[in-house]
This record gives sequence, C-alpha cells and structure tokens, in this order.
Amino acid sequence: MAAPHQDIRTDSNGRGVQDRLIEAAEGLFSRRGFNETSVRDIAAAADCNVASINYYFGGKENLYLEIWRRRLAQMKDSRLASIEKVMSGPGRPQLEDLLRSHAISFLEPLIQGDRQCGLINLMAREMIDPHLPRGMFLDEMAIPVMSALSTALMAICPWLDETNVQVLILLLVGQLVHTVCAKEMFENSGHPGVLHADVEELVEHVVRFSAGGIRAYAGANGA
Amino acid sequence: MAAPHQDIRTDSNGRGVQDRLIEAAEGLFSRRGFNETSVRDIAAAADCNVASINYYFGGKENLYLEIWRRRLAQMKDSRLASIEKVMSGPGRPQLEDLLRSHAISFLEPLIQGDRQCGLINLMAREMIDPHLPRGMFLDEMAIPVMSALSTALMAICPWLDETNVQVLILLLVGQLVHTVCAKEMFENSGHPGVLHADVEELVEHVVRFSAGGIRAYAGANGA
DNA sequence: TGACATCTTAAACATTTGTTTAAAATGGTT
DNA sequence: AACCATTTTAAACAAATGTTTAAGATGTCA
Repeated sequence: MAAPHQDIRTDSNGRGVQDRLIEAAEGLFSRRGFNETSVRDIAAAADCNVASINYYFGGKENLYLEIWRRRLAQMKDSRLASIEKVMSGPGRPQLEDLLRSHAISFLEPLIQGDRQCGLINLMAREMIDPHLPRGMFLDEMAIPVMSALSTALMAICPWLDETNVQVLILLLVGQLVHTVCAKEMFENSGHPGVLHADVEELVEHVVRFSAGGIRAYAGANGA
Repeated sequence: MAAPHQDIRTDSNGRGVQDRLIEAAEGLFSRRGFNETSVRDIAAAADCNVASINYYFGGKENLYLEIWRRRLAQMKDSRLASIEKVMSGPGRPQLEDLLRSHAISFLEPLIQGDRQCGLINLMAREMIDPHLPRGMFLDEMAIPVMSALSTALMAICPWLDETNVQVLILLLVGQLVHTVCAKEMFENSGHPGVLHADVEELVEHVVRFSAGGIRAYAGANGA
C-alpha cells in the first residue's frame, strides 16, 4: 500500500527495476524527448509493467526528474573537479590547459553511449522545452560551474573583468555544444564529406581558437 | 473535389486562409514543437476549421514543410547577400567586417517576433528532432552559406586552409546559436542578474572573440 | 434563376496517451 | 502452514491526437 516513490529504497531487490527504468528512460528521453516517449515504451525497454513507473516514481514526470537529479550532480562534480585539478596543479596553469581540461570534462559525459542516445541530446531538449522545475538546471549545475570557471579564468587572465568573462564562457560553451550537435546532425543527414573530424580534434580547435579569442581581450579592455 | 494542396493557388481568396495557417503554425511550431502542436491548436490560432489544414496542405507534415521551404530560401538569400555585400564593397574587407555582417544577417531573422516565437526555436527544434526530409536543411541553406562564407574567409585570411575554415565556421555558428538560446534560457529561468547583455553587445563580443581566434591560426598552421 | 466549382464545417474514426484500479503473485517471518 | 507487506500484472479509464467524411455554405458564370 505504502507508495515507495516517496522514499526510494536502496536495499530491497526492487532496486533492480528502478535502475532498469532509469536507464531505459534516459535513453528514450534522449532519443525522442519527453513527450514523444510513452510510459509503455519505457516499460517495454526496462522489461517491466507500465504501472511500475507510477509505483516506483509516482509518474512519468518524477522519473524524468530523478534522472536529472543524478545527472546534474555528476556533471557539476566532474566539471568542478576538473577545474580544481588544473588550478591546483604544479606551476602556473596555462590558459590552454584550463580550456582543454574544461572542454574534455564538459564533453565527456555528454557524448558517452550511442550516437543519438547521449546525454547531449537530453540536455539540448531540456534547454529547448524544459520539463524541470524553473532554475533547477542553472542552480544545481550551470551556475556553480560557471562561477568556478569564471574565477579560474580571471586568475589566469588578469585582463578579464567579471562582465567580459561571463560572455566569454558563454561563447566557449556555445562552441562545445554546437560542435557536438552539428557533428551529429551532419552525420545523420547523409553528408559524409562535411566535417570529418573526431571529438579530440575538435577540442584542440576549440582550445586554440578560444585561447586566441580570449587573448584578443588583453589589448583594449572596454566592454 | 480537386485537392488544392497539390498546386497551391496564388490568386483565389483561399490564399488568406493559407497565409493565416502558415503564420499561426510557424508560431506554434516554434513555441511548442511539431508534435506538441495539434492541428486543432493551429486551426484555432488561424481562426479556421481543422479540416482546412488537410484541405490546403494535405496534412500537418506538409504544412510544416511549406513553412520551411519559405524560411530556408529567405535565410539563404539574406546570408549570401550579406557576404556578397561585404566582399564586393570598396577597399579590402576587414575580417571584423565580415564577421559582424554575417553575425547580424545570421541572427536578425532568428530573433524577430516574440521571445519564444522566434525562428531560432524552430531551427533548434528541427536540429534536435528533424521532421524535414533528410538533408533538406543542409542542402537548401546551410551548405550553400557555409560554402560562400568559407571562400570569403579564406580570401581575407590567406593563412587558413579548407579544413580549418570549416571548423572555424562551425565554432562561429556555435557561438551565435548558443548565445541566443542561452540568453533566452537565462531570461526564462528567473535569473535576471546573469548575462545582462543585449544582442548588439553580444555580436560585438562574438566579432572580437572570433577575430582573435581566427588570427590565432596565423602562426602554426598545422591542423 | 440554376448549375457549377470552390470552400467551410461539424461529426465520426481509429489510435495513442498517462494514470488508476483491484486482483494476483512473490517472498520472508512467525 | 499461515500471515503479512511488498511487488507485479492485466484491464479499464478519460482525454487527446491526425485524418476522413459527407453535408452544408458561398460565390461565379451562364
């Protein structure tokens, strides 16, 4: 009788079903989006009954929320750790080191898994039509990471002020996100010739390009 | 009896309904996406009957297609014209001029209209889950523009080769697209403080940043 | 006016959606 | 074995979807 979707158990063997549901749902949400994914599809992919979604999570929306709770924490932790690692390393950290490290830790979790199944799709979809509580994405992940990256960048590049550095981070993130999305788009659109570069190459381009762009702010500092 | 959705009439007074349908549908498709927009919503917004969509366009999908046929042509033309104008102007064109002109002609049609109703949303949605024929977006718009911009960039920056210039355009477009999307996301997420910059400012940042990034390729030219 | 093509309309169609329900199954403890 | 909480299941629910249908309205030309 007691609905387990309030306090998620960690010991009972029901955990297996919950994990299968989370994994299957994340794949389907990434591939097709929230509304295009039916609870029946999820249940079939997780090899369980439709009603289990409501039994364990209290509905499709809460399942989506639980997926994001985990992912946001993972992304925030790994990104913050990567910044911390560069800034606390031996010697004075180079701009390229920070950019490369951030780009890799930024992209790595996004492009894991199958082509259309990666976290990048889930993120892009959530940006375009949000199904999370207002501000959750920013509060629990984006803003803490931006904040840390901002201080790190200003420490390495003293000519940057608070206003400019926020815009620069936006431009940097834009390159990373669009790079992956566009690469996928090219590959899915039957144009094999265009943009034949793997992620490692693209990261190096982003690093060189962005380092040049940031250093272009060293001269005239006016906003 | 003869279904007009095969040869769209341009003279009869039925044109008014078709135009209202196209306009209303584009707004709704931009706001909610293709699948989340019901034909009943479109008909209500266009103030006509549900069956008119099938009568004039032969279905929801063909209506979507017709919207994109017009938009892709507009975008391609205006972007090509903007490149042509810079390159055929008096004197040797500066890199910043080309970047600024392209950025403006790129963004201008995307951000017209209401905040959530702009073409940028339609484009982002189509990128993530496509409802157009494979390759239509690239063939009819993106590739021709990329091609022209590529030649223009290489003419201004002789140190760029064909491989690098394609990646650089990708990074440039990424900044533009993500800038607008993220700006909208910030504004919709109840964080008024973050990223208080209007589009003109952002364009100037993109220009300065990208010019610096491109010039960073002047030195060591290795891919 | 009468005939015709064009357009508009409300209703019906078959599917699919998320959720609820109550019964059946399961597994451990007394 | 008997009892109990926990989990699984199939069926049913109301609501919404894109499309089709056939009847009605409208306007134009003879």
